[in-house]
Amino acid sequence: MTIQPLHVAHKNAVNAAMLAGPNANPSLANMGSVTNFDRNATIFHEGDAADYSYKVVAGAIRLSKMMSDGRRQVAEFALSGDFIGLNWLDEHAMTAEALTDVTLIAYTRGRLERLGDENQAIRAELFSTLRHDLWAAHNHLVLLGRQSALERVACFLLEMRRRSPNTDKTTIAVPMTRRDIADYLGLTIETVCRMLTRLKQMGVIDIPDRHTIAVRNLAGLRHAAEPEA
Amino acid sequence: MTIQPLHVAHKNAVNAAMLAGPNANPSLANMGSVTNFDRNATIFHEGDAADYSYKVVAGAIRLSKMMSDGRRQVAEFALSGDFIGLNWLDEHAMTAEALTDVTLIAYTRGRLERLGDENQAIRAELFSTLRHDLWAAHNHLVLLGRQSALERVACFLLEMRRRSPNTDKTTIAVPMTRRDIADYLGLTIETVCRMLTRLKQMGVIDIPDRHTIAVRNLAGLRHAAEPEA
DNA sequence: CGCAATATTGATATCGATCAATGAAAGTGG
DNA sequence: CCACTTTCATTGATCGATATCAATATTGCG
Repeated sequence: MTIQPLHVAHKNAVNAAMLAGPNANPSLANMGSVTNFDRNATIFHEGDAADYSYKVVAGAIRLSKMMSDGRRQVAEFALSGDFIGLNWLDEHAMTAEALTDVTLIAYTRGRLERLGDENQAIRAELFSTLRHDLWAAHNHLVLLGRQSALERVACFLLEMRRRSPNTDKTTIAVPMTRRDIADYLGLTIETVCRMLTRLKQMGVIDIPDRHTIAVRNLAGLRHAAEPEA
Repeated sequence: MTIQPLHVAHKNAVNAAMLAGPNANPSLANMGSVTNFDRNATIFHEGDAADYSYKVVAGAIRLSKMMSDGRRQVAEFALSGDFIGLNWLDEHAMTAEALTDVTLIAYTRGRLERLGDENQAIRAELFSTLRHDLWAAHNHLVLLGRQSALERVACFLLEMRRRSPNTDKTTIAVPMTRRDIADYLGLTIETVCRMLTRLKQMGVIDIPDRHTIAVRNLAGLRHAAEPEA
């Protein structure tokens, strides 16, 4: 139905174990093939046959659904360590696009199902991933259904901060555009901008550049995210 | 933290197989204990240890999350055949309350995990349930993030219609209150009422009583739910 | 350098929330 | 079964948060 952008994938003959290092667990990490996608590439598209699932090794991915008239809802931003495309039914329920150049480990669906049947640890990892995704989706429902614009933006920043692998939690990397953030939060670009400006004027954050937020007052940010009863 | 209403559970010594009938599959349906809850009873509460999961045999259940200041988001209405409380992490992530008198089959978490490890069919059923819940949550995200009030209400009616076990699809049973619907759709009671009135004035539905909607023009309802691009 | 995409800020419009009043149904206790 | 109370639902009037429309500013890229 929709024209699909060209995939720019460089599938290497490198086994994923090479990335996992010598002390890796006997887990999923070393049983797929490494794949790279350029920034803006489509990894899979809503409606595609769900032949592959992926684990993100590096980079960031946008998972979204589109309505027939073009309205878009971003369900999730997948970062390093996250699984995507695991919630197959017959076809992928959403579109995955690379926000930055990304490195993934690709697993065929059949392989993953077999591994899950045979190995208790892997099975537990798959269950755990699905449960975590469900937990995240349910929190997202509360955000979209019941939180104000300022709360949504503050929550988003805290979520990005929490998920950041950096030990330095005073700056938050924001690889996505304002449009992506807006579509994640159920707002418009302009409202996202205004709320960021507001947080800045409140002395809670600084915005050194578009893709970086500096936290100046964490308690203030937390308060903006969920004012107590 | 919150005072929890008294549970009114009548756990019978009846094995679930008695409900499943003689031709039941060797599936989950016959491996738990039957439990009843009265209308308005709390089945489990957000934060409770996730010791049990349940399959709904009869009745309807509201699954919701509450913010500290009382704002509520309903994530799901569970109807006959649905699983609830499967997405444990350590504790239940939401509160389950009976909308009507309900009959459930209760499974201990440990039992369910063991069954899932031992039996491929049950394992597949558990995976399938989690994937379905995730699919539903993602559709719900689009609804909350990007749809208008009229679209939300129309979608809700179509969802209830789709899930209805009745062969007669001209009337839709709506066991929940307007407040429940509003909290599911991220709206206020008043807006839900107004949109129902609007659909009625459009000749799309009738409202014979609070808990019943008659569909007079299905195509019209579908159009209200998602106007084409 | 210059163009296109992205971000910010301002002015105004709109949808849905809030406030308010009434009506209808469902409990509850006599 | 009825009177009384409470909860739930509907409708109207008004308000306000966020969307929309519009104008610039900034960034990134060929």
